[in-house]
Order: sequence, then C-alpha cells, then structure tokens
Amino acid sequence: MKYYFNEIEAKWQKFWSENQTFRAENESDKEKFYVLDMFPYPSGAGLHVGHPLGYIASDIYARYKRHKGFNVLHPQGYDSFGLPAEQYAIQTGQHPAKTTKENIETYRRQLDQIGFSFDWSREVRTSDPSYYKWTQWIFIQLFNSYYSLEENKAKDIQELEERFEREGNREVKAASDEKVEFFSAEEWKGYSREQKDVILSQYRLTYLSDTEVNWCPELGTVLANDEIVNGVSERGGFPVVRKKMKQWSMRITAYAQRLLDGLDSIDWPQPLKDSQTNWIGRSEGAMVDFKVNGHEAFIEVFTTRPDTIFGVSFMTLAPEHELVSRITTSDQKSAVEEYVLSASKKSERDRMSDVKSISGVFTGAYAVHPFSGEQIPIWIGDYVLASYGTGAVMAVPCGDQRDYDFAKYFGIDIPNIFKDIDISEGACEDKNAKIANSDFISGLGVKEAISKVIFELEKRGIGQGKINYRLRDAVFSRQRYWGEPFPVYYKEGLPQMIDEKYLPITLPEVEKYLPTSDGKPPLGNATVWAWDTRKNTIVSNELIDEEFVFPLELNTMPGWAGSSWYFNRYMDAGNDKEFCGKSAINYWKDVDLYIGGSEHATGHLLYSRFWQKFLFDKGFVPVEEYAKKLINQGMILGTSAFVYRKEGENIFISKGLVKDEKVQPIHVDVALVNASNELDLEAFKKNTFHKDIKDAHFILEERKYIVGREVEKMSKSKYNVVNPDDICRDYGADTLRMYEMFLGPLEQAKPWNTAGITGVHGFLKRFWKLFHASGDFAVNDEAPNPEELKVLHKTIKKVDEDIANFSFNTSVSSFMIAVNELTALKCSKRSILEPLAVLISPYAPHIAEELWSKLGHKESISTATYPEFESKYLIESMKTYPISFNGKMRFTKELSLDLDKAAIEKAVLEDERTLKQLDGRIPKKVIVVPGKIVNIVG
RNA sequence: GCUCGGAUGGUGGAAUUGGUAGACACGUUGGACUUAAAAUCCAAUGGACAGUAAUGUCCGUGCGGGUUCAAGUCCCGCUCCGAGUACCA
Repeated sequence: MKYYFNEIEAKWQKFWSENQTFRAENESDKEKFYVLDMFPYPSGAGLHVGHPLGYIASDIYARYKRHKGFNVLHPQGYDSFGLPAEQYAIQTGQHPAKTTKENIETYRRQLDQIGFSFDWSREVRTSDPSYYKWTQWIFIQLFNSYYSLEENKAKDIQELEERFEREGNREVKAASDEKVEFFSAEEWKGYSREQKDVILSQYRLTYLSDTEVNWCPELGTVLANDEIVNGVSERGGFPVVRKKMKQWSMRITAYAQRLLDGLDSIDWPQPLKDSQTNWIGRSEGAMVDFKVNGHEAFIEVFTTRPDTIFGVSFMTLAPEHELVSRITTSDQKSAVEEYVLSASKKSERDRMSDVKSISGVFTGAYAVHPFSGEQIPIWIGDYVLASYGTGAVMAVPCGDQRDYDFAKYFGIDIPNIFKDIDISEGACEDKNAKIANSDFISGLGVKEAISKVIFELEKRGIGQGKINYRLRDAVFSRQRYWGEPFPVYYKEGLPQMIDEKYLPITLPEVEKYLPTSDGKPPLGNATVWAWDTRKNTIVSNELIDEEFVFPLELNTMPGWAGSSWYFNRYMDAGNDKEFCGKSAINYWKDVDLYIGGSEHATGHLLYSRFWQKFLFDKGFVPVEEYAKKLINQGMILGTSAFVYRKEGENIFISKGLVKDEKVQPIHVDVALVNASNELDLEAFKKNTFHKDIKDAHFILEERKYIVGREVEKMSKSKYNVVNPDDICRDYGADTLRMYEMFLGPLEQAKPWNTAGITGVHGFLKRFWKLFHASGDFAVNDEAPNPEELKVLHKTIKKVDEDIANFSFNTSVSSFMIAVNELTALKCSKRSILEPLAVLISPYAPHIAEELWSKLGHKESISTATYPEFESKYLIESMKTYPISFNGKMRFTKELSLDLDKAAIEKAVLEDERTLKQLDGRIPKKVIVVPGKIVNIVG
C-alpha cells in the first residue's frame, strides 16, 4: 500500500479537530507544561516557510511532553492590531477588521495544514473587544498605581495621596518625573482637584505628558525607540523627526533595576539578555552640581568618573538645555542662537550619521569648580544629548576621548590628572591609571578615588552617588485607528479613567482612516465618540457639554499593548469576569518554553516583562517573570534567483557567460527555477510582469539558462517566497515538519533550499514501508532480537537527549539511521515498530497516527506513553578500539570491554600491525583509555 | 567604535567531559529494474600522491602560535562574515 500522505494528513487533521484532541484542562492531577509561540501578526501575504520553523519546534516539544505525561498548554492566537491592516484600509477603504479577519482565516487554514497540536479553544485576538477589554483594564490599573522606591513595588496611588495629605512629598521615595516640586501637607490640602491631579500624574505608572517624541510624518504617528531602526521607521522605512507632543507614557524606568536583575533568574539566550542589558544601560556614577558664575543657577551633571573631577576644564550643555538661553552672555548670544537653531533642525538621523565632525559654541558663561573654585567655561555642543542623564557633561579632556577631541578642536586646556601617563596623543580611558594633581585624591586608584569624591560631594551637599539608566519611559500613544482605544475621557483637559465595569470601550466607526484635516488622529473623524458620565456609555459628539458629556481620547494604544500580557490570557481565555481567573493562573503560573524571533529582544520582550512585574506587584499574577525558558529560532532566508539583462538591450545572458559584460540583475520568481539553477524559459516568457520578455533573446549555456543565486531575507518583493502550501501539497506536512527541523540547528539562520527535501520524504516512505509487505499492512508479533532492540533503544536515548537540547535536526538523523538499520534487518515486529511510531509522532504526527490506528489502536497516538529507554539493551561486550600512533589513527582492533589497561596494551602491542607501524622502534609510552582509545607514542 | 554570534567536503550539516573528523541527507558518478521515463534499490564519493589491486603515505575543521600522549573542541594573537547597538558623559 502506497503512502498517500495527502489523504492521511487530511484525515487526522479532521480527527484532531473533531475530537478536540489537544484541548488542555485547567484542572488536572498531571504536572503542567506551558509551551508558547510568539503569536503572529496576520499579514496579507500569508505564511511563508520561515514562519512555521519555531511553531514546528514548539509543537514537537508540546507533543513530546504530552507523551511524557504532562498536562500541556499549547495555545495560539493573533496579534491582530497593527499598521499594515490600517495602511491597507487607507488605500482601499476596507475596514481593517474585515481584512484582518480574512488574513486570520488564511493563517488558520495554513496552520491547520501543518498539523499543529494547538488548543484552538483558547485562541486570542488582540483586536477582539473581549480581549482588549482587559488590555484597557490593565491600563487603568497602571494609571491608578505609583512605584514605591521604599518597598520596591507598585502600589495604589490612593496610598500616595493619603500620604501627601499627612506629610507632603518631601520624604516620599517614589519613581516620578525628574522635577517634582516639594510641598507640605498643608500646601497639598490647599490645592484644587486639578492641581492634585497634575501632581499625581508625575507619579502614576502611566501618565500624560509633553514629551519629545519620534514623529513619523509618513505614517502619521509617533513611534517608540524600538520601532525605529537606523533612524527610520521599522515599518516602511520612513523618516522620523523629533517633535513635542502630549502623549501617554509608561513609567517603565521605575522597573529598570528589576528588569535587569530578573534576567539572572531566567533561562534566555545570552545575546538576548545582553541586548536588554544594553538597552536598559545602567551606569554607576555621581551627580555633581556646578554653580554658574554670576547666576543663581546650578548645572547638574552625571558622570561615571567622579574621580576625574579635577581634570574638568570645560562643561558642555546639550543645545536644548534649559539653562542655555539664561546664561549666554550678550556677545555670544547670536552665535549660540544660531547654533541652537541649526541643531534643532537636524533630524535624529543627521545627528547620528554625522558622528565625526566636531561642533560647538562657547556661551560666554563660566561655572565654578565645586572643589577648586576655578572658573570653567561653559560650551554647548550637539554631542551632548538632551535625553540622556541631565543633558550636560563635565568635560574631562584628559580622560575622555570625545572631550579630548572637542578641547583640541577649540583650543581648550587639557590638564593632565594621571600619574606618569602621556596624553599628548589622546585621552587616557584606562581604569588602572593612578590619579595625580587632584587635591585630596592624588595618588589614589580609580576605585578609591571615586568613592572618596562621592563621599566629599555628599558631605558638602553638592552632589551624590547615582545610578543612571539609558532606558527611557515608553511612549504609549499612537495616532492611529487600528489599535486599542484608551478608556479615557477629558474633563477640562485632564484625563479621567472610565470605570472598569463599563469596559470595553470599543473602537468607533470612522469614515476615513486618515488624520483629520486639522491634524487630529483618525479617531477625530468619529462622530460618536464622547463619554456620557450619567449613562456611562459612548454617545454622539454633539452631546458634549463639558458638564456630563466629555470628549474621549483620540489616540490608540501601540502594537505592544496587547502582546504584553497575552500569555496570561491563554490560561483562561474565555473568562469575561477577570483578565485571567485565579485558579487558572495559579495552576499554569508561567510559560515553561517560549519560542520566537530575536527581533523582539528590546520591544515585546522588555515591555511584557515590565507589565508582568507590575501585575505581580499588584497581586494579579503569581510569578514575576512569565517565561522560564526562551529560545530564539533563527530566520529562514530566501534564496533569490537572478537573470542578467544586458544593459540597454533586451538580451538575457546565462550566468556562466556574463563574465565582464555590463548586466543588470533582475529578480525572478524562484518557482521558475529548478534545483540545478536552471530557469524554466517557457514559464518565464509567459510571465507578464515584463512585457518585452516574450521577445527577448536568451544567450544559453549548454542549452540552459542558468540563474544567479543570492541569499536574502524572504520577501514578496524579492520573488523568493516559498509557501508552505506547495510543500504540503507535493510532499505533505510531515515531510515539511521534518525537513524544517532537518535543515540545521533551530537557533541558526539558514537559507531555505528545497534541494534536500526528497531525502526526508524518502525517509518517511521507507518508514511507511517497514510496516508493509508487498502492498499490505504486515506487522507481526514475533519476539524482537537483541539487534533490533539495540536499534530501538539507542534511538530512544538519542531522541530524548536531542529534545532536551532542542537539537531537533539530529533526532531526524537518528530516525533515518533507525529506519535504515531496521530495513536492513528486515524487521516488521510490533514490539519494535510500535514504540518507534510513538517516538516519531511528535515530528511526523499524521503518519504516526495512521500507522498507530493500523496497529489496532482506537485512541490517538498522542495518548500513548513514551517508550522508556532501557540501558540493558545497549550493553556491549566488545569495543572497536582505534589504535593511534602519535595521535594518528592507523587501524582499529576489536577487543573485549572486560580487559583492563594492561591486557589491552598487551593485546595491541602483540598485534602484527602494531609491529609493522613501529618498524622496530620501541614505544616510549602507551596511553590506554579503556572503552575509548589506545595511543602509542614513539 | 562597542557587545554578541559564527567560519568543518561540491551543498545543508554531525562529532559526549579533548579520544576513529565528515554521522545523516542532498548532489554527483556507476550499476540493477524498465521499451522508455519516473519511482525504487545497490555501490562509490574530503583532497593529493603511489600501486594492476588489496592497500599505503601525506595534507586536511578560516589564519598564525601554544598546551597535550591526543585539539574542530582548551589557551593566546589575528582575518573574514553576520546580528544588535551607537556621540550614553
């Protein structure tokens, strides 16, 4: 009987779906295991072969764990809010909900076709009101919380208010905006409700503020730092400029230290941890106040090297620094203003690309050195960033190369404060140097000098030790339609939360998805978008009276809102009373294995850790880190194909004949090219996207047109996308699954190349054949012999180890070896083949189910217990020893494993081949490692 | 610039705590079956040299050193490629 994979696969996919085979229960005596994939954004292009790579790996793991007796949660859903659907809506007028739904259907069909064991009863869609209701709910919790630095956790904002009432804010240690003014209890009590709200917003974990944001005019929205790549938008590659706007922000900086510390407790890839560490960017140092001569003002600077304070010979402020206009002297005024203006015009990208040129202007003002009292000129320069530290630096040219270059360029003094170090060629950044010419720290090493300076600064009240982070608060507003609406209305310009019980606030209908003519976000087009505080419902804008009916927020939440907590929702997806029920979350707790791409390192994976910590602080979730282990699957790249068109002529030259000809490479669809890089000319000519190709002349080599190849990211525009549907149709899902694993280590990026797929497909056919003889199913009940048992058990052992190491490629090889060996042994015994089917079933579930049912089982193979490895079948009595001479293997000799060192040595030395090798020489030394090797030296 | 990966046959990739480099596939070549093709099966396949042959010798894991009886694996110094990040005070 032939292996009809299409029929078999359709049959079992139907069976799993009808029997809800992979439904996970929230109550079970079994140990839980939660396997999660990063859920996809359902794009219009559908799945390509790169998407399933991680899903296949996690599915194998999930199925394996089921066999091992775990209650496995393996859900899937869609991150279905996002820019592409909205861009498409702008172009075509179609509602994003409609295209999103269609795209989801395509994804679902494609996913089903690959035979994943997802529990679809728990599917989530971030754009579904029943889901984003809880995203809005979490937002409200954040709004109603502040971060206590005394207890190091988020707490109810009401407690803070009560404390203000009692004692003002002077003693309060809480995460807040930079400049919070002190007030007493009496002053607090005297404030109006509005004044209090403004103050509280400086402490809330989400707050509205005028911030400098990354504005992308083409997309008409602001972007978070992680959504910008090389100075342009990640989506679309559009320019980004800086702009001040009133925006919701998330006070993620409150969690900087805990986000850093938490990394030690989770098993995530080191590069991923490193990039989070760098993104958070912790640096230890000191804040120092420099008095400005002749002004009441102080310039506060952050430095990681307070030990070099006696090397300060100037200060540099960012052009945007608030003191610049105040302290600039009249004769420097015009130069400074001109510089500030030109700096503000430079986009972030210009400033980034222009790292080498040095520019700056003297303000005419001087600061006073806090220890020596010397006059220090104050400059401005755009190498100082307003957004980092305090936007001002104390410049130590002898100890910092940038300061050194700046000083050299403008002819500023470079005092040397290092002992016996020459600084005529450049700054000394070596931390092993000894400090000199530095008053009370002369002669000290860097470390001691730092602590002594901090001690002095604190004693004199002019500074203190400080830990600074690069991490900024995250902008949370987007000027887009297709995102979660905020549960917020505005009363006299101040944001008010809508009560939890009226959630969800669902997206309104709009005529157009573009910003309004007066520049408001798309929700500004909605006519029914006001909040009635009496009826507690959304009403028409016409009813706004600023007394009972108020305008609703026009921004929506960013893409990462919904993805920051979805892993918790899967645990109890249908719950309409809570974001996740207590008993469900206490059972499932956290994700045991999370698989996804490394591109989310500083976006999703940082924000979601932040929200989880917040939810933990508030007692909503039982664990502080939601994913114990994370694996990054490597990207599958496309292998683009090129034809070479002679410049200016309608002639295409086969690759081997191009030589020095001037040609223009043109992408051709990889579907038109076979495994030996030969172009299907007929099909190519029929292709309509270049009209003149029909008449083109082709210069062939050996009657073939050979294309050029290049590995690139898989993308529609490069005509190198390979669709899993085609593979499933031609070879089957089981072949696709195994082949994707066989390509190489999971974490490694690799080009997609179907060349080897026949090898995997052939393996499945041979596996099928083991169970059949001359067309019929033929498995017998004969007792297995030691050889067959050995094959089975070494495979069990290897596959167990491989799955533990996520080394799926090598287990595919082991299966091949097992099937090759059993075929050679002509084994068709149930006692061997039945366990083998279970072993293979996580990898190739359809064929395994089919064979399992043919073996007479009524239940799904997924309920079968995994075969137990028994070492007794692998015990060997003989070992083929490699016999080496001076480390080079010359021959092998079979010897009993019972022999001790001396007996092995004797046997080897007596061997005639040894005598021949030695050729009369006497061995200096004989190394015998029983069970391993023999090495003869001499 | 900094941080982190990586480099093994014609190709994808294997290789326990250092212990027979190239498993398993693809491709290629030869053969069987067939009218033929596909499918399937069998054999060979890192390179060079010697030999009719069995076989033998040398070279081989990016480069140069080192440690060791023994190095793809450990140490030192480079080269190239990839990813992330970037005036971070």
